[in-house]
Amino acid sequence: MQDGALPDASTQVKGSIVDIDDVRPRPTMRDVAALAGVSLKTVSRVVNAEAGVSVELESKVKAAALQLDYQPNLTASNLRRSDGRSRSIGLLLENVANPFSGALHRAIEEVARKRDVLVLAASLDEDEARERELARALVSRRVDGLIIMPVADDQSYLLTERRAGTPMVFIDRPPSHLDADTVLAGNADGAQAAVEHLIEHGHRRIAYLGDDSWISTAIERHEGYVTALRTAGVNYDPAIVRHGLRSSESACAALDDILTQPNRPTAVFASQNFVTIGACQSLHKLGLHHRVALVGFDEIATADMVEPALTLVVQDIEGMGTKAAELLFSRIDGEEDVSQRFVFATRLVVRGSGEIAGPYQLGLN
Amino acid sequence: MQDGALPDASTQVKGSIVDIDDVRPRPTMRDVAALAGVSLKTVSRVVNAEAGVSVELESKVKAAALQLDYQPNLTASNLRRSDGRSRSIGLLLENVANPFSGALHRAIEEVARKRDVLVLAASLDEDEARERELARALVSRRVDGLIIMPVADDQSYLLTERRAGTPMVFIDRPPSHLDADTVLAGNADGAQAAVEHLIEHGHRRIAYLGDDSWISTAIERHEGYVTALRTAGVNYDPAIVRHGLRSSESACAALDDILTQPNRPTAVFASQNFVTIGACQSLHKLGLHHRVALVGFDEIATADMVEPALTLVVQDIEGMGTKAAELLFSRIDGEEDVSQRFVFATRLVVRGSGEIAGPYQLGLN
DNA sequence: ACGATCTTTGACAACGTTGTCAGTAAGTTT
DNA sequence: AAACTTACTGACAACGTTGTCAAAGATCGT
Repeated sequence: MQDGALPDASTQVKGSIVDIDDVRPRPTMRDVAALAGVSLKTVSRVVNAEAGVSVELESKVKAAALQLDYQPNLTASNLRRSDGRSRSIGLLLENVANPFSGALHRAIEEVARKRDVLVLAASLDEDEARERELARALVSRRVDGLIIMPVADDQSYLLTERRAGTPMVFIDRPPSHLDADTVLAGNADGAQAAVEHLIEHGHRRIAYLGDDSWISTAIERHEGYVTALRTAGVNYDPAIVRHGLRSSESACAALDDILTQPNRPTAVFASQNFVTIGACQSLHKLGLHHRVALVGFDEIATADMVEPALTLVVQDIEGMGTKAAELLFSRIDGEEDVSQRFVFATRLVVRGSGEIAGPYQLGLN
Repeated sequence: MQDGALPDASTQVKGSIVDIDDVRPRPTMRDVAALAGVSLKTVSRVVNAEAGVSVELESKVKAAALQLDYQPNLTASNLRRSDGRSRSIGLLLENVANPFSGALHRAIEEVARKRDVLVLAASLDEDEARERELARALVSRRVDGLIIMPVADDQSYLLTERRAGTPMVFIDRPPSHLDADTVLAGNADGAQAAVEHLIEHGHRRIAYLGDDSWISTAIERHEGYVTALRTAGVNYDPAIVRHGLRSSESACAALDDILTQPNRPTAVFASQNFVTIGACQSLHKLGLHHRVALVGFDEIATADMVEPALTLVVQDIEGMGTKAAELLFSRIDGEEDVSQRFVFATRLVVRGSGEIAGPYQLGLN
């Protein structure tokens, strides 16, 4: 919603006056040392809980730090420390507002939290230039590692960084021209299972609604669709295959178009959550939601409440995020084994929309 | 989903060997200066696009930087610079995986992006201790500002930081014992409008399903509910009011309970997205989704596809996030006006579930 | 041709912290 | 009692960068 779309939607209220006059610079270790009457180094030792400080001085320093509300400057610490750890990692996602990205983010945050590491997250919006810019911005901030859901078809721009020893893990999509740990979902298998499920329920004319055709996950899911059709001896008809659907609106329009043509499909496979939503809207609009079967890829929070409830291929997002973070931290801890690739199996969750019978019923279901 | 829940769900594949032997430390300005045959300061000037460098030296430096793939160390820069800007801000949300938080995050990122500022986001999970820990962690990293969706009932722990000049903006919920810019939604008004809408459609026995009763937004929404009832002269019956619902499961169970009691309500107001989902599930389960009206607070992506489509009170999340970020950056830019409070109006989106007629039909609708 | 001004350049200190190392005081061994 | 160890403490340099300032060279006006 645009700011202008809701004129006067926000009411402004002035608050009380800020006491700017009392502005006081942040205390440093030097201030704490002076107040406690000890050296800088002793404060450093206490702050970092190093051994070899008498209880007497330790309590003096702690009292001084408390009195000044001293907060160590991790920026300076990071600069000086030999390990050079910033205790933050970078996370490049498709879009932090997307439920898939959000769930990944959360799983990664959970692992990072246990190690007092913060997460710098940013959205790439399928923009290659943005991927490079943001990777650079993160590297400039000397993050301890990167987890990237890549967009570009070439990650060689990270080579210098890789050589400098920055750990990096790729998630959801593999890197190109760069060797690094990778965590993926079994996209082809999941899509194949979905389409086979539809075929088992008597469908042979199954539409495919897909994301941009250059995205690796979209390619794999399309491959799964093709494999399932071929295995069942079903013809591939480009007339009921659409790529490049990036929003529920475009997916809805695409399916509207497909369903209003002659020889319409009896089932639909939607390769991504927004696309599934759009497809579902189209079916509802055309009143076909109880006649045309639908299986989608990616979980949807309200799948149960839709009429009919949505049969979906779900990914183990939490597992993937957790694994990616664990891989990253093991690298940060110095693990130097060859790079690894993990493929997480998907799961078909049967809820109704995918079990609408098609015209080619087999003996049993 | 737990890792253990899907045994053998991930397939591991070993990748090619990493060329660890070629590990090369990151080049510094010193390296660039040496290669270009100029002083450190000249490189600094070129990197920061400062005036007063001859084109000749400038191109030499640029060539050297390119050759080494030099990336400036923003950590060191930040430490030395007089303005002390880290070009990153901290964002404390309820849960980055929550759609509301995700949308806020995205709106804030969008504003930050234009200024080359990155966002450190973290989840509080309604945990007060976590709010303090994370605020401290962000402050330690010297973020340029904080945007906080607070949990604790006392933000005075930020007072020192506030005095040190760190800009901070509170969002969704106001701060306590601390004066700062705040961006809120009109929770009471929105809830009141929702309940009035139900009353207009002939309902007088309206259940309330709410979040934890100490959360300010939950309090305000409950107030709106109470106000609407009182204005219409309807009795408040604690038997059909539930607080502390934090998941769709608990909301579903709560409504199950309410609906299976004698004298059941003819309409339901759900104060939050998860609660709405749970309420909807309950209605579906009991087969009452066409008999009992439902209005929820917060938008739900698939509201259209639910049977019946969900009538919801929606917030201008993008507007709120954008405003919060703009406020923060104006403070970062030095704006020292008194602190401000913005209240964003909500909007009732009518889709069906809230228009199921109740027994007390008025003359017209 | 002279000083005055401007432009370009770099030496040096500093940001807030930690690593290194030397120094002191006390206790322990021979 | 001398030599040795141990425990504690702090002076100093360093991390990679930028702010300050002075020096050197070029340009200008008279």
